[in-house]
Amino acid sequence: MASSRRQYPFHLIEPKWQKIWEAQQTFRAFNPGEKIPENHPFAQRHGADAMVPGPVAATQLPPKFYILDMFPYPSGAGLHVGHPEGYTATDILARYKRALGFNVLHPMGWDAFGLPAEQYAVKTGQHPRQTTEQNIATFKRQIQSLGFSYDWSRELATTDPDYFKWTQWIFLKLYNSWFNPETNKAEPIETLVYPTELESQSVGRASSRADSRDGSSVASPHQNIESARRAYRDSKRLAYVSEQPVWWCEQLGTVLANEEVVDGKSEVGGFPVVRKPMRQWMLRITAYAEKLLNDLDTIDWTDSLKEMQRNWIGRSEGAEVEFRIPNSEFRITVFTTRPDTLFGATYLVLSPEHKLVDQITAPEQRAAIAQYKTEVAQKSDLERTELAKEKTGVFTGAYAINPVNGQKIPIWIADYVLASYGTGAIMAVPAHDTRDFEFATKFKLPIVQVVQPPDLKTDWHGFVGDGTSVNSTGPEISITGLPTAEAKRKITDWLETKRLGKKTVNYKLRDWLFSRQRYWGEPFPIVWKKGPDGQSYHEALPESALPVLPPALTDYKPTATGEPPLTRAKDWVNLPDGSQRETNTMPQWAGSCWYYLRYLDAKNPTAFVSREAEAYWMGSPTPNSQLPTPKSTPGVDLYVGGTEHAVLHLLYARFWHKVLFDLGYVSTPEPFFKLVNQGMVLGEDNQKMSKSRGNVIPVDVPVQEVGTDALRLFEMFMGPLEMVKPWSTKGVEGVYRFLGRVWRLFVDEPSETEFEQAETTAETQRRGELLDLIKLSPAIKDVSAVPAQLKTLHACIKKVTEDLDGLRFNTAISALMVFVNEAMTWETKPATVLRDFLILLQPFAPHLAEELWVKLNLQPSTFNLQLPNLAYACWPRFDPALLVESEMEIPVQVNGKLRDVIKVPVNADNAALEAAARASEKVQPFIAGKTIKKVIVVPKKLVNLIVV
RNA sequence: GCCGGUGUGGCGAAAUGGCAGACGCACAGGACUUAAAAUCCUGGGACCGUAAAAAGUCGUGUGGGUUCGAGUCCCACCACCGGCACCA
Repeated sequence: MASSRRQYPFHLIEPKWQKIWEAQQTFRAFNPGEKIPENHPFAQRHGADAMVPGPVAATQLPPKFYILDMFPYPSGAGLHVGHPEGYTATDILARYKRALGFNVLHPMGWDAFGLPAEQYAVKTGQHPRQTTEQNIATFKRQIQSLGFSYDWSRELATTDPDYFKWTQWIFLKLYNSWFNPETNKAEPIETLVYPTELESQSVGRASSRADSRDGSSVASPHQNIESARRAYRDSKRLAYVSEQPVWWCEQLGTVLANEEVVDGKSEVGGFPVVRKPMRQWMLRITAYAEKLLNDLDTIDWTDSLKEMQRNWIGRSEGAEVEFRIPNSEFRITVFTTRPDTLFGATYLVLSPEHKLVDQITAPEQRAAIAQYKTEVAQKSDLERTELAKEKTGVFTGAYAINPVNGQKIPIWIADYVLASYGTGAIMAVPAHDTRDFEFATKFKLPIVQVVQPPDLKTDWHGFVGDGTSVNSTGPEISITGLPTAEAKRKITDWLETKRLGKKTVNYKLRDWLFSRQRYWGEPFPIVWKKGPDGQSYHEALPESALPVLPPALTDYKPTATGEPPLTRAKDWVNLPDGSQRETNTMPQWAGSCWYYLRYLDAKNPTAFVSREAEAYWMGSPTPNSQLPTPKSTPGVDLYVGGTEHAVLHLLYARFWHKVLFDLGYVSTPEPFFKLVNQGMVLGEDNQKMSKSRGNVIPVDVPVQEVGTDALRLFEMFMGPLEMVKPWSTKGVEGVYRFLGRVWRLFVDEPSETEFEQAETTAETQRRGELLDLIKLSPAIKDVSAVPAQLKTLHACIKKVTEDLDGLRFNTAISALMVFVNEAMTWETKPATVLRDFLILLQPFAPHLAEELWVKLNLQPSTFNLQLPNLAYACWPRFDPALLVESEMEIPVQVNGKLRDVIKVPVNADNAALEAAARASEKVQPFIAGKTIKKVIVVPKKLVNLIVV
């Protein structure tokens, strides 16, 4: 490949245009309030409105279009050809929308905190910042070599103190807020209403402050009530501290969130993890479960993605039911989604960790219970799931009373009941629950049918569907004969009136474990103090203390006891006033939760984003829009990234956005209006690209060999964006050849030969100028196009426009190919037709298109096209009138089988179509001597003759 | 097990219920060339035919169905990919 002759001088064209774009700041997106330079192509395109002498107002700007990529983690390995797939798609769209007249925001940045740089630091002592900066430089060079139209003036890195200052600031907002169930939104913690016993006007703030300096002083009643108030307040914050068992990974030296643990191993590296109780920061995402679920209906995401989020949130409606224990004060509350099966509850099961287990266990069962609990505790979750095939459990010796029929039923413990879901206890209905059925079968517990399947032939044993209640009559309540839905309603109502239970909604979603025992993350803007009662408590730093920078360290390892590495920085941790800094750091997700907002106003020193910028870029379309199709949407108009972020990043970011919305900092309840997942690019061997398989193709390879435009084109030509598809070196060469054809369509071959000869002798420095030697093909003339040429062009405009609107890049490219194949055969090529073609080509192959655009415009002729910058040239509109044919080809079927294709005038009516079809020679043999029973004529489409 | 997606030539793929395979790759033949590469032209689902054609039959994972007509809609199943997984 490398040895063969170049299809066209992309090696000179591509760097040339990248330099021009950079110098001209071609892709700068202008904010309201900015002054737009008069000579900027954006000002030229948008004319008087945007060329006001002073700062431009939002209403003077065209409608916005915000098109966003998921920003990458800059790894040391650099980019392979899979990375730019999504970036290419968004760039094509960005360029297309720019051509349509939108003010396009298309930014890029770096999700730069993260484990690899820290692990490297542990090994080598090199500061993660240094590693990170090197990696960013590599990534940036590679991404820039692809010619994407990013506005680099908005570049950001989550590791930049000017950025994470605001990550910490948002954390403070979470910390200083609570979720008010009355208003159903987050509010400042000051609006929190305390329970009456904690209401106290007499507690002087000043005095309690003063007292708290002296940790040894005896707590006064004032102080007691103040710390009780504090405890209450802290228990309501959206960011709170909790001592709880977390996943500890020895090798990574950190805790992991539930979602970072896969199959009992760390998602990163696949190391073993164990449960360990630790003090952690949590974010109260569960308060937003309902909104996160419901608002999915308001956004344009794929069904599968929404479904994944729904499953993750895991809403289930049911009832809590209280079971009495005879001769005891204790009550056991269970959660069930099938209250209608209460009559079939033949035993209860508590999770081994349930707090009542020890108190209710009968003396003779104590030893067995204790042993089972030990066994369970020793099992890792991996073992627990692996051994899930066989149910285990132990009888406690205690009994409970079924409230509907007064029956005494045994209480067991078993590890198939999870402590962390619902109430940690269930009523077992073995007849109608698979797990209970298995358990009951194994331990020979009674199985009672209470639901009749709709199909009488269905076996009721283990039937879990809806049906009709049977055997469900007690002394006070009967639901026998009721269909499931109604039975649920009736029994829940009855339980509520009897105060034995209530309707309840449960979620699988858990609060977000937000702290990590790592160095390379945002420090918390939190300090710990000791109260007069000797209890330590946390307090937020003031905004003026931001950013809180991580301290310098020489050793990045966590301490042996699992204390975070920041603990080693004693000077940093201990503050002059005796308080101590929080030593946990935030997880990598923190920075990516809001980066799309920072892009709107990336350099703002006084706010995370200005209100004006936020309103313009995230708000609804501006009213003065004069575009033919103003289709901006609230929020990010299009967000493209991989499925791997389907739940975590996308759920966390939505959560933060909703909090910011509730607190009045952003104007939309959802951040990302439309979201598309690009499919993975596999290696040529159809396997996932990985170093170990040796099938990784770095982007630099095709960029060197066929150029960026060909790479971009092939990324899109491989297949639909959302699909998984294999890379193909041969395929890249195919689109490269296509670009060569485009080149030859435009240029004069003798002048190119001259150029090539000059190039071999010219100094490297001067080679770029040699491009000017290449002249436009003499076949391109300033003549009006003939109808057939216009038809070819407009068919192409139509197809490319419609396909871009539908994100069907592959078929848009094939339409461009069809045009070129056709145009190659023209003896005379009208300049105006080729001009429009270049505008269509520009989003896909911008470097080549710009170069040819210049040649077309510099031609000393009467072309007079007067459009200096292709990137801002108006997108052509197709004229349907030009696509109309005078004749059409109509397939003729006999009994549904194709027998002929006839040509008829385009205005032929049904009768004419039928007549022409009957007259067809090829059709004759199939209808001769037969009766035509029926004739189906689809206007302008087809004729089908039915014979017998 | 549950949820979602995908199955079409040798390969990547395309087709508002109406000519299956656009466009491209690979391949074959031809032109240009001393030759090769590059380029340009032509061909192409399978089968059966034929000197070559034509005509014909079959064909979108499998089996049914709806329809004048199904890659497309419905039912059942199979395979692969992704997600979740004792969530009561």
